[in-house]
Amino acid sequence: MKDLLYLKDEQIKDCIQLLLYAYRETFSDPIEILKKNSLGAAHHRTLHLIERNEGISVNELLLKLKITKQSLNRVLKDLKRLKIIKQIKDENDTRRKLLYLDQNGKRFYKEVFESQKKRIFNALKESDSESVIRFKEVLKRIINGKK
Amino acid sequence: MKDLLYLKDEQIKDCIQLLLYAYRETFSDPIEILKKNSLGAAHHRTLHLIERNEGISVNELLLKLKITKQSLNRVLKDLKRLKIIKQIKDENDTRRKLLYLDQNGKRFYKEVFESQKKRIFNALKESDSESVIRFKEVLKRIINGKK
DNA sequence: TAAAATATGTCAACATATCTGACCAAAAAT
DNA sequence: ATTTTTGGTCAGATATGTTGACATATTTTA
Repeated sequence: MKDLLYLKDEQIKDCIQLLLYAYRETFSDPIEILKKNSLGAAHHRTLHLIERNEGISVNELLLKLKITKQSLNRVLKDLKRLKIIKQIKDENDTRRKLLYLDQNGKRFYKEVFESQKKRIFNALKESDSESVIRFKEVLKRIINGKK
Repeated sequence: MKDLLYLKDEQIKDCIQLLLYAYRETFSDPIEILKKNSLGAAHHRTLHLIERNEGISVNELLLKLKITKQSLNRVLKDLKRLKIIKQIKDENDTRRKLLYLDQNGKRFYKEVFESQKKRIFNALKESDSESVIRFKEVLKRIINGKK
């Protein structure tokens, strides 16, 4: 039987700490750009999800963000006011309003993304393809695994 | 020259999203345990760092947490009140007060850690040792890399 | 078709966690 | 003796989240 050193508590604490730092650094990079537009981390997370899932409905977005609709609504209101996103009625079910990037959205998202990209890009560049694949696999297992 | 598919924007956006979810899931697991003791995520991050760095000073902790001392102080006050941590003067420099887990600290930290452990443990268990090593390497590059 | 469920939006009050800025005291370094 | 460092505190502001109540339009279901 193997030693399974990498399953020891100290190793797991390491992972938790690395996740904390990696998340924080990655999501603190674009804070200044957001601030210039009086937006915050909540707007960023929402914008990110809309860009990655254009045409997503409010409800689907709520499930991904795991916040209340009241919180989300405040965020959406700001993003709509700034013409970063727009809502278009679903033709098949006009109760649903689907979310898309608006005229300023693509430009603004790009600016935000570029500020985050550098850090990830450099980290992946120094890793080989196999490492990146395994990195993403482990993250997915953490996300989808039951506690 | 290689294709370097894994350096394309879509792949990088994937990584950003995975980091967001992995962090959120990992740090949402112990929220209820914390809440029972009227503590929150801020106390958790602080507790985690003190457990991993017993004898750390307030200033060193501030650098790791990257918050203001006013914010940290409120957190430390709560943790001291609950006898989760204690502060002991540095004998060589009595301005510095070093942070340690107190009588309730080890028990409480363990409870919090166990609730986080399951998710990480299961994810690592399904991965091989090589994957875990590479996973941690990439995280470290993300953390230490310049943006 | 009438009733129930769904999707979205809004108001108000409150909780938490962060920030800025000002100020203070003890101890150490210069 | 003065300056710097370390830690603590007060007050007010901002960002993000919560609960609970309620409203409207639309779709589904009984």
